[in-house]
Amino acid sequence: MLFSTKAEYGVRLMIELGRDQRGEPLPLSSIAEAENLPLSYMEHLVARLKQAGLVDSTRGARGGYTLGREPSGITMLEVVEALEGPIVPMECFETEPKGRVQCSHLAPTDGPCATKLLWTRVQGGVTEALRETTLSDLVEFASSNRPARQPVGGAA
Amino acid sequence: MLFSTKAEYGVRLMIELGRDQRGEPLPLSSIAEAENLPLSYMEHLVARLKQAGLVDSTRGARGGYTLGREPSGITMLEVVEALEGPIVPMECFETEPKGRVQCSHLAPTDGPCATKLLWTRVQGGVTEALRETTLSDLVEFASSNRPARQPVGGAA
DNA sequence: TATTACCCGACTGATCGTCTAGGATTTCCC
DNA sequence: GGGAAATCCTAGACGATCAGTCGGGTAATA
Repeated sequence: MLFSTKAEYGVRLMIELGRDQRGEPLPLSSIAEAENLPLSYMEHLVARLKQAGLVDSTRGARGGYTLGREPSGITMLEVVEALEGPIVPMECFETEPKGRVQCSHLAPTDGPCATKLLWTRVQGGVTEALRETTLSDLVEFASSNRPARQPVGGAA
Repeated sequence: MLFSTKAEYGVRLMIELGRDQRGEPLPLSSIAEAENLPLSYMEHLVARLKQAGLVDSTRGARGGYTLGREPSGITMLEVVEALEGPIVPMECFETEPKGRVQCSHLAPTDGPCATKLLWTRVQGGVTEALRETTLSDLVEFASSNRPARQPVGGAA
């Protein structure tokens, strides 16, 4: 399993927010109910999304969450990294500024590490796929089949 | 962490086998020593590689392991899948024969699942990177810096 | 027959993922 | 002002997996 349910639930949460066209904060309980996910677990996830600036919150009655930005400006790379932490394929893999291929269990004099070449390619494949997919892509895909929350007096 | 050390150690093991040009079985103990990895743990990993047909074993004195095929014909996708199991990005992600985008927690009538669209792209990115990299690529990379085991009376 | 090396299963400590419990705080509405 | 609705925050329970160990096999060679 590359990712845990943190990513799955969190992305679902973001999609649900993106589908909401009402312009008012959407309470987490209504998202949890719609997606049939445990509310108290979602609270942890949405906290990470908020810390990353991907959602805004308004407290109190009639409060809830809204997207922090336009869906088209939110990449899945940001979302998944906010939920799961930085995407590194392997324990010993440290992202170095200069993109050097160097492994943490070898001494610097030992030269480049062959496996790190592989993990670098894997990381590239994942991050590219995540970066190319925006929230609006997924919202569009989801809404093409199931009705979204309508602005006010939405049609049944 | 996308992968565990099973993949890291196992790939290192395969590279070590690929670098061996002597034509004789290479005992696991000598790989473990060269890579500074726990021998008894490696035994579990090499068992998986053998089961996948990626290595052959010869028992007894002067025994050891050899590659099951030419390094250029071994992709890292095979190696990593043999070690880690099938590459699925998410719990609910089931590879379906027709590549349908269907999620396991939705009823079939619920229509396509938006997150599965994302995970499909991620899976594609990973498997592509792994499939494009062959063992010979890594062996070549490793040997370009550090000397490999030579056929017989190899130069110092 | 002694040594080498592969083979196999059980076991353990540590970490992580998933989820719950309980309470504190903020805000709206009457 | 008071109650209800909601976010926020901390502390865990619980199981699964990971990383590694250990002890005892089996096969082949010298």
